[in-house]
Amino acid sequence: MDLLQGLNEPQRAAVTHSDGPLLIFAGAGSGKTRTLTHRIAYLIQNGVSPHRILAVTFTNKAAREMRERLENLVGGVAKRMWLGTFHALCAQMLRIHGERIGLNPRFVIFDSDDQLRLMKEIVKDLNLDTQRFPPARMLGKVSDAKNELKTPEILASTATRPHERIYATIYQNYQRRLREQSALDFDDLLVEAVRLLKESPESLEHWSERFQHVLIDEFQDVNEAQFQWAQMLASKHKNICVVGDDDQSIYAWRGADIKIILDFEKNFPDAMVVRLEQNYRSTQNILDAAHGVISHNFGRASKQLWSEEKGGEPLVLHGALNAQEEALWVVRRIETLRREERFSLDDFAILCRVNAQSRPFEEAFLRNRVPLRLVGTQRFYDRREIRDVLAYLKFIYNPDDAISANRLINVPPRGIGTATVQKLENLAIEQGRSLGALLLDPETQKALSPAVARKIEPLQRLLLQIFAEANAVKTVADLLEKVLERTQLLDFLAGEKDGETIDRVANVEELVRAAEYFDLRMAEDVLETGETTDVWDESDPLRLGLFLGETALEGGTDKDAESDEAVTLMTLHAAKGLEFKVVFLVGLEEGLLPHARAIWGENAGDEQLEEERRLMYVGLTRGEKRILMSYAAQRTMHGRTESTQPSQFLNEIPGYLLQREGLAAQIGPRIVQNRSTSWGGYGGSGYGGNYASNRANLNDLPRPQTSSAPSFAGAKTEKSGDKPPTFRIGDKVKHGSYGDGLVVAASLSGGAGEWVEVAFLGEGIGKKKLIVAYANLEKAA
DNA sequence: ATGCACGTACTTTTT
DNA sequence: GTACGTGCAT
Repeated sequence: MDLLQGLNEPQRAAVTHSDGPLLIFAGAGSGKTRTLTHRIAYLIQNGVSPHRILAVTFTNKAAREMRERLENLVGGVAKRMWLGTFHALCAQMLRIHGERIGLNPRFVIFDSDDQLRLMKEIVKDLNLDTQRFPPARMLGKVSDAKNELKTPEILASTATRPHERIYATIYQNYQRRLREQSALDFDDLLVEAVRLLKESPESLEHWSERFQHVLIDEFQDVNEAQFQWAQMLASKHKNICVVGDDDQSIYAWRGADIKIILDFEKNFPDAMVVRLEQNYRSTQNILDAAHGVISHNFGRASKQLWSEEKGGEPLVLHGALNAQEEALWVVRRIETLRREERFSLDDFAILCRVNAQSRPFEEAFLRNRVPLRLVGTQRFYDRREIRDVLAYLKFIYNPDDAISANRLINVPPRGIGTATVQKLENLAIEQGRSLGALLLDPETQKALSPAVARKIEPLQRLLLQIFAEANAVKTVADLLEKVLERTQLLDFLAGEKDGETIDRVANVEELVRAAEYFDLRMAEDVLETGETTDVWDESDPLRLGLFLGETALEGGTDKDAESDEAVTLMTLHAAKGLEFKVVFLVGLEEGLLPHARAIWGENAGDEQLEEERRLMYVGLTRGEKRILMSYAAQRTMHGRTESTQPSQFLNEIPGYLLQREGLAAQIGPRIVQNRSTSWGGYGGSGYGGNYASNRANLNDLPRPQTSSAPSFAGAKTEKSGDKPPTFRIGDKVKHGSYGDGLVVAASLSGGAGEWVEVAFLGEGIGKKKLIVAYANLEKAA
């Protein structure tokens, strides 16, 4: 099979590059996955054993898709590759070698719900005010630290402000509690995998020797931990191939660091760089609009998409009165487009910034009887009833898991409330054992008051019975059925009267099916490898653990993803990587896109604004044939109706590409005169919008009382720990080719470090944005 | 211990 | 508007 057939020049170069680091800038719609899969197939065709290839993605979906496409190219041998998400692959490595760094191989993975429960306990135990230290935000702090591979000790030693010390203490306690129950959270999977490679030379030797080729997808989204992990795995053979697009980096809030892709050539000086700029998806008009927007970002790797598909329809911009009218307009437009241009409902996508925008669309589509499919709203495995059942399985797998023990202790309700639980926990601390160990020990009852003992007695019997039966069970599905039977959880759910009963029962049944499917896959693996083991036999803890790992790491099946023809509604984040013939970008307003937090939130700054712009770019580049955009002049949020301004990004689309409708047609060529008046707060004019060094950790200060009027009290103070800016607003500067100028905006926060905007004095030069590190710029006297 | 009612605060995106 | 947390009554 000729793997090079149908590939363009740069794609071929990427596929055939033999040894050494390779960086592929793959613009939207440039055939990225095709290039990556063909490269892997090409490696295999040229004698590299699939067993020695590691391919990493961010999402399970991407991993599945890649595997599928690879199997089409090279057949079943693709199964022998290590291909999966960062988290899944790290978990796998830790199951195999984790003991070398002191991890219990039966560790459970805490997902976000477990994490939050644990964090709530920590904050409470430390007697901290949950208003000033909201558990969810504390989790974010911990996650940030982990993404940068900072231990609690490091955080403590670098803490200067009282708040920071508290964060470090919280992190420390959180981490201790995790380890006490042999639990790892999502971030731990990466952190510990890195630690394994650093602290166990044999492990590093083993894995880095094994992986002749390491390939990473969506490289613009990696964080420090992920990067180090990949780098170490590739340290032996130096064959690290990364694919990404800095313009589509939209996960900075999750620790993704765009600098890692931008600095790749610095880290690997001998890297070959390939740019995929030919776009096979969109019309040139769409690409021009997208380029108009994204080119307002800087510190980006320079590139521009082009298409052989010249021209195309203009982009439509509609101004609606409010969100209801906006939704109605979308429905009508879809109906006419379908009639006139014979599109299928599956060809349409509505992309929004936040899930909260979906309601008016659901209503409008329902009323007009147009099927609408919502994607990615709630993860299947996150549903309460599913988590209740899973708590039992997790507890069976690892009785030290106190969060699961706590969860199942009174589900279904058996009269054990906080008071009783408190007594048990005290006893656990007294005896230095876990809550689970107490629950499973018949002796425990003797140590309790008769009243408490009577309460937990039935629970204890139930658990012991389930544990005894679990030993005899052969599959995860059987175990699950046993748990359901003994706990009568289904009866409990069926008896609840909150309107969701039917869904809940159906969901649990769906979980049983997921388990059956898992067992089936396991059985197939056994056929291939010749190994057999019982589900949760001590000799192989991997089976049940593997299933639980999947429930934590995979969202679960999108229930109606592949149902009948329907229009798709999802967030811009969820849309990355997808394409649709017709894309509606809705809610294009200041405050929504760009999101309020990026313009007038506590940490607002250019970094955030640029990420919002990339979101807009991602949205635009999803469209193949048509882009239709809309905004509402009034929008109700938090129960309050406010008038809004159209998004500033609309100004960045060349006017000749736009066809205006509704309010947008009445207003005239320029849409936004003044960026941010209608929200109150500061008037936008004085700051020129670009001054971002007010990031002086405003998040560490008490929150301002009003959410709409941010306090700029700290705006002029520099964050103490940061390196000082070279240039400040008002500085006179001299540039190598542009001559003298005045700094009008400055920030330390661009993708490529410090940048300034300079108004040059010379005729016809005007204002330029410059990256300090690259520009030939110096201070003038 | 449980359930209800009220008040409050909150809202981005998710592996 | 909703979801959650708190406080009260059963």
